[in-house]
Amino acid sequence: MAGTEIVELAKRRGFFFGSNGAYGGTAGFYTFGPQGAALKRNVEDAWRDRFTVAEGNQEIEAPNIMPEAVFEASGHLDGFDDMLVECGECGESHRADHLVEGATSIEDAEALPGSEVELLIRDHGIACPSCGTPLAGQDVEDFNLMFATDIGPGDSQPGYLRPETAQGIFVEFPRLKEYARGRLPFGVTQVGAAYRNEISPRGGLLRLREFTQAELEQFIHPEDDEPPLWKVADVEVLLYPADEQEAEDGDYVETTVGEAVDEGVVGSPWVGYYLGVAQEWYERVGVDMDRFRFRQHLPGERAHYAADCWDAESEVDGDWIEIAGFSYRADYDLSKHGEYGDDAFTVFQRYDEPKTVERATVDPDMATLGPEFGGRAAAVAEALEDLAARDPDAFEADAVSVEVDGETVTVDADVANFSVEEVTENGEHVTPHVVEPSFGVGRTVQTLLAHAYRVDEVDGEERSYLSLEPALAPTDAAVFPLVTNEETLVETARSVANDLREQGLSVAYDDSGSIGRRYRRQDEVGTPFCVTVDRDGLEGDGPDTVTVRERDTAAQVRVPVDGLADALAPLLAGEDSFESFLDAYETVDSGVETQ
RNA sequence: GCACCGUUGGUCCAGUGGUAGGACAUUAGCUUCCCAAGCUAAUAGCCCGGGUUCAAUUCCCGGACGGUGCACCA
Repeated sequence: MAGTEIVELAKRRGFFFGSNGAYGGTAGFYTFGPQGAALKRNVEDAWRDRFTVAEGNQEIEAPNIMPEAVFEASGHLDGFDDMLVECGECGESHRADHLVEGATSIEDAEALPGSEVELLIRDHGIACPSCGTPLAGQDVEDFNLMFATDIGPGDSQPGYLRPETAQGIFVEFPRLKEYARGRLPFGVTQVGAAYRNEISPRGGLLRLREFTQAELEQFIHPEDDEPPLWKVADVEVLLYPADEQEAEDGDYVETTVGEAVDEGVVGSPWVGYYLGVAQEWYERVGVDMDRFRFRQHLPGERAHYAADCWDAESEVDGDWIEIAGFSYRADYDLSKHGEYGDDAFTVFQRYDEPKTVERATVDPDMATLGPEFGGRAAAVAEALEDLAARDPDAFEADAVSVEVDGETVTVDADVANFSVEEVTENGEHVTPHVVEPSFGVGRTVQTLLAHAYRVDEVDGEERSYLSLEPALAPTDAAVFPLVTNEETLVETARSVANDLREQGLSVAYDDSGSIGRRYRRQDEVGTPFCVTVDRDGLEGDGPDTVTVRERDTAAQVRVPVDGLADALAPLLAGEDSFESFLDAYETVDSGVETQ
């Protein structure tokens, strides 16, 4: 199984491993070793290049801990709760809200308090689905997936570690829109850790309690803004829509982004646009596109905020794993924060031409309403305003009636001070909609390792190597003296390594063991180029040369030391391939066969 | 959270009621002008707690961690 080999390689070579081993380990937490941290950082940088810089977006960095109020508004305090009930007989745990929904006509049992759910379980005689024992009398326990903490000492306020980086962007929207000078559309990105106290972390990097997300929140005008779909219209994608998943003989849909949007397979052009951008990005960073698809969420699968959602999935070790989600979150988040928070989570959109509209208004005489209705006066005034907007004609009568707290209240029309005014509207306050491409960085790293892992034969010996894209590889180049019994070679190799480092390359130096062993070490961590200093390169009339060996083919060319970093730069950036080295330089016949 | 299985050098494994052995890797030296070669030496391990026992890495109980299944899962 490739999976176990990758896990073994990851531990042995320093990509990732379970954290806190000295204390028995902690489930759900992984540490990235030197290779893994470098690879992960390169993934993040590549993501930034594409989703922040190339899209003209802004990146922010918000705190990991946020106060309770944020998550009351976002819905995570309720929506992230699982109601569990444990069977007293067989010990099996079940989702209490799901059981209630199955046995009653209640559709959203999750919104009910636990005590009520306990009563419903008793009254409807709901039994354990596993063993049939009635569950009456069992406690319904809330399990919230958020890590709770206290902010400050003493009478501190409750806080939570963010379950997604997105909220850090949403809560700062009132300020972020200022930085965007109030113009839609604009996008804000964030790369950082998110935390979920998973019931059962599994599968290495796949489900962790602390993980890294790279998220883009694209804020758009709900009607007016169109994505630059033409940029990715021809990008070919493999889609797995919800209806195909539910069909008996469901199949993939091979299409282009443009067609998928035209035909409504992907409902939102914005989601379609980012599927296209993501497809190209994944391909560029080295995901095997034969093991990649976009799968639409089934209706019951969607998060509490998502109107439509597609996942990017990659096949790792025979399983499809979710590596990114593309949600159309509509105005859910901003509306919620607008409702719960103090600031304006809207953008003022100026009309092309100011509009003159007639607006019915009231200016209730509070000196009359106050004595008459006491504490309810304000509510009466508000009801009158609502009525004016809804049904101006009502004010033509001598008296108007409105409902306040379920009671009908009648006031003189005079008191309402009804009038119709002509007002000039220069624009309107719009709550933007949000399109959210959200990437799992660790899962992307895992995918890259799984898809880059190769086994072949070099010179009749089996070798394993990581065929990572040079731009993503943890190390740019390794430098060796061919042999160590000649001081000149060692010294030169050290100085070549230093020179390359000074010019910004990430370089490994190794003079231990045979040359073949050193090549294999680098192959195994995916270093794309090995630079070897040999006697042939230092002797002779011309300038000093070294050999440069390409990882996947083990092919070698002889390259002048002078300007080596510049020569390697386009290859490391992924802008050129080793082919051009083979053309430009003398090849070295090492007599090595790869297959 | 439940069930089953597992946990022995850095990695992968063998083994035992009297504190352990291999392979690979690593380090040092010799050798070596291009692909895990060879020779010599060195470093390094029984997941944690409790129990039974003269003695526990081994048996029992509990826990942690991992794998698989169930459940759950933006």
